Parts: sequence; C-alpha cells; structure tokens
Amino acid sequence: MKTARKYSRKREAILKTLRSTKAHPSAEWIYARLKPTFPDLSLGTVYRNLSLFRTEGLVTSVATVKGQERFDAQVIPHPHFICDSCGKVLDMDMLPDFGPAQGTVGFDGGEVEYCEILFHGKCNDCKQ
Amino acid sequence: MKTARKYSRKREAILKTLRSTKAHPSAEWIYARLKPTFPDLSLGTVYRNLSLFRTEGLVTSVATVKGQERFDAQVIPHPHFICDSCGKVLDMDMLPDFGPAQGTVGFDGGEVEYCEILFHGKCNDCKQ
DNA sequence: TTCGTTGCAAACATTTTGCAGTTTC
DNA sequence: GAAACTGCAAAATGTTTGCAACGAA
Repeated sequence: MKTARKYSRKREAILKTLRSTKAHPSAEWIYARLKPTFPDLSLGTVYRNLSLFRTEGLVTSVATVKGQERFDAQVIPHPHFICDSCGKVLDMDMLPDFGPAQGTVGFDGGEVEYCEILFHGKCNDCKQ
Repeated sequence: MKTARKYSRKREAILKTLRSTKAHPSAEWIYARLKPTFPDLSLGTVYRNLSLFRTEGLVTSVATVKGQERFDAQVIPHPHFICDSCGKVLDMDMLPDFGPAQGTVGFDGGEVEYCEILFHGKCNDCKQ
C-alpha cells in the first residue's frame, strides 16, 4: 500500500535546490539556502522530503561528513572526493575498469547491490 | 607539544576488544562488551579512547552505519561490505588493480591520501 | 605529588516524530 | 471533505565535554 502523493511547492524547491548544486549538501545547507525564499520553512520538512526522495530513488546519500549526512541528486554511482579538512565533497570522474560499481556482483558474504568509492584527502583550498 | 601517556587498564581492554573482533564495532558495542568485566566503565571513556586511537593511527573509521560510527583496528586499507538491512560490516579481500587505494594520487581538486571502498547490499542472513 | 585518566551527568548536534493547523486534490 | 503536507517544539540518538575523584609514575 503506497501513499498517494500531493504537490508541494516546498518539496519541489528542495529537490530543485539539490539538483542545481554540486555541493553535495546537508539538510541544514538546503534549509539555509531556501529559508530566505520560504521564511516559514522548517528544518523538519527538509528532512522529511529528503528521506522521501531517498526511498523514491531520486536522491542518494553520498557520505556522512563531520556528523552530517550529505546528499546528491546525481544518483548514477560515481566516486567522490572528500576533503577531510573542510568537509567539501567533489565529484570525481568514473575511473576505468570499476566494473563492480555497476550491476550486481556476488561474494560469499552477501549480494552486492552497488559500490561506493570515496577518496579522502585535502582539497586545493585547504592545502593553501 | 605532545601529551605524555599513562597506562590504563581500560584503554588496553578497549583496544584489545577492537583488535579481537571482525565486527567493525561501534563505540556502544565495545562498551556493552566490556561492561560486564568493568562494571564502572563509562561510555565517555570508550569514546575518548577511540578518538585517541584514531589520532594515533591505531584505529580507523570504516563508515557511519545507521548513524553510528564503526571502527576497525585493521588500519591497512581494504574494502568493506555493508549490509544495508542489518548494518553488518564485513571485510572484503582487496580487489586486484586498485592502485589508487594505496599511496598518493593527484587530481585537479585536491590531493588524495587514501581511498575508501564500500560495497553495499544485503548479507546472506538478511536474504534469509 | 603531579598530571593523565575516568565516571558521571550535563551539554551538544543531528535527525526524527507527534500533533494541530494548512494545503492540495 | 479527505488525506497529504507543514511548522513547531519536544523527543530521540549519538557524541562530546566539564569537573571532581582516582590512579599511574
């Protein structure tokens, strides 16, 4: 039994915001970004809609950086670079020969559905 | 200026516990495991020592699963399998040809220090 | 005796949730 | 009008921290 869906201006704005940035933002970031346009926006609404998008497959969780979950509207799997210093998350091009990243692969402990590749280091800004 | 270090029975036990399991446990898990032996153990102590181990490089953080940080005393980088259903974390053998996983690689957004490879899926127990 | 370590509880930060009012259909 | 959506604030979680007591050197 699925719940019906109704249009919501705020939900649309949340998804649009996430789709128009490469920042791989946190819920808070999206909230801060939309608050000027929707002064009555609540953080709970951002969380609720993000969680809804995730179950619908419109959004994925890239990683938890400094305690905050970071989201991406680009759901096609691709590697990310995380700056452990400032928390910035950057897209990286798909590396050649990463077969396991797409499709389903078996190993003896379970069934792999997808593969997450996270490069860690210091971004150029933080290397000063 | 580094701080001197003093011996602590509890610290030793925390590290030993982490080293003797393949569970990639959370702080809470270690706490629960040691509580019977150290009835006066405090969760804060577990967190403090884990954080200390991490700065010393004795321990790494594997991932944040269901909101909880998971640790590993095996600090040599290797891929993990995460069961998104029950949260179990399993070791995977190093795949061939994962050069970027060790050493330092450059890309135009920053400097890569290491690479984290996480396979997601359902473990055998959860596939029932 | 000195100073690192710990228990305890309070403080924090992020995320979730209950409820009553609002909006969409 | 029914059901989804939202603001608000409280609650639930996971983690950190201040402080006085404790333990190792």
